Amino acid sequence: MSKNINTIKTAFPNFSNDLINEIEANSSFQSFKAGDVIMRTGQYIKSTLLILKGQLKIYREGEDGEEFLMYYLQPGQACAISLICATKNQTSQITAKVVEDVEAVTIPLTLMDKLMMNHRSWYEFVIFTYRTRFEEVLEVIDNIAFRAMDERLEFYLKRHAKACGCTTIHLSHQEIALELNTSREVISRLLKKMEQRGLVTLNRNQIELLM
Amino acid sequence: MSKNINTIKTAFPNFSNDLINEIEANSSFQSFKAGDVIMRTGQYIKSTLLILKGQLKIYREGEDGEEFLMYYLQPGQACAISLICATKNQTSQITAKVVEDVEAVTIPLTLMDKLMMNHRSWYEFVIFTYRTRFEEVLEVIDNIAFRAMDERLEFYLKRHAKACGCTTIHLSHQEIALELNTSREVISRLLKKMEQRGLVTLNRNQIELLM
DNA sequence: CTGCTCGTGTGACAAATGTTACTGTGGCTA
DNA sequence: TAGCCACAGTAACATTTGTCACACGAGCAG
Repeated sequence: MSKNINTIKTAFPNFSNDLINEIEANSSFQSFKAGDVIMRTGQYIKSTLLILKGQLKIYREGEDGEEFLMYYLQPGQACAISLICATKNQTSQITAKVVEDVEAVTIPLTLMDKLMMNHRSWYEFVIFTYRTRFEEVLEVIDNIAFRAMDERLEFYLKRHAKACGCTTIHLSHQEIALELNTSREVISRLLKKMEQRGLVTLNRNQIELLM
Repeated sequence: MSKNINTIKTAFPNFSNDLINEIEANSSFQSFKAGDVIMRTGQYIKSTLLILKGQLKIYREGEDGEEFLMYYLQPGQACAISLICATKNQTSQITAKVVEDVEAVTIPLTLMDKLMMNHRSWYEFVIFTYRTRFEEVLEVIDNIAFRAMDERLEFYLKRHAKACGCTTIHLSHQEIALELNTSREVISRLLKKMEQRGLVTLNRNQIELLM
């Protein structure tokens, strides 16, 4: 096995060897730097990305350039939107931005149907991806539909901590405000209250979660 | 062809005859009355519904029983959630309520994989359903994330009119308030403003769209 | 050190939305 | 007819969130 095949196998342990070989033979490896925008709203989708390393965030853009975080993509995952949109010449409904330097496999959309038909493990992966992302998006809807900003902030912090696997969050209040589509002052205010309730410790560019 | 097969063919013109025969042989027809709740949050999904007639609404429930409308299901459609969740013994994340008396085909989840593998037209239907529902949900997110209640109300009214194919909406302010997760007074207020702007005409239990 | 930028804290106020309370009106039924 | 109920209108007020203005301190560049 080549190094690349091993990398795929590690990130996607459920893929059959056949599947990995076919992917390996028909796709390319790509790297992206933190801050890169891989996919933009309105852009045509020509391929699907399998994430091997790093982290992406997927968000929805408002008309005036507001951002709204939907979910993070990590190694072993793929963008649900691209898995499906890719089948018909569709434009992207979301924006994908690199959070930590990413290494990924690019699968051309022309291969998608073939993989789907010939590889059970690919089919299961697609279905699983769709289901989990749909659930995640439903949870996002819950948050904005039913919860006030203080709860949404708590949820956001926890999710972020989970995504990076640590309890210290290195984000400015401004960045958080952007992702929750509110203003810095509101976040400052709410974080202060959380600090008073003993839920967090605040420092410059750093929030320590105590929950 | 039996009457039922004809009905399926009419509502789902893209289904191949083979596919329809297989569905016909392995599934049952069911009717539901307006007001029935077909699927509840937390319930196990044991089958998928293909809608032949009538109308369903799919919504998300909050912890305190709030409702939040996601989309309508109409003839020729199926619940995206059930198409996917059905593959693994999953519980429903949403609630489905009958708006107009429904006739539907119930497909047991055990059949799903087989249909997916053997029928191209089923595969395409599932992918199409997923994609369009995901897009619809993204639009819903846009609305609650980026727009104020007045715009959301306009969007809601237009969508409702589109769903029933007419410009007169027979809903009380209270019902609208529930689906947008706000209070009746707010809806009354906003509708009054819309009337003053000449966008609607208001009558008891009736809103006439002029846009 | 000085001056600058960035991130943060905070008060004052505006706007949107949620809540409470009360009114009126149409239609139904006893 | 009287009484009841669902629906709608609206005023007054509370709460949440957004906006503006300004101050402070850490850290960096000159």
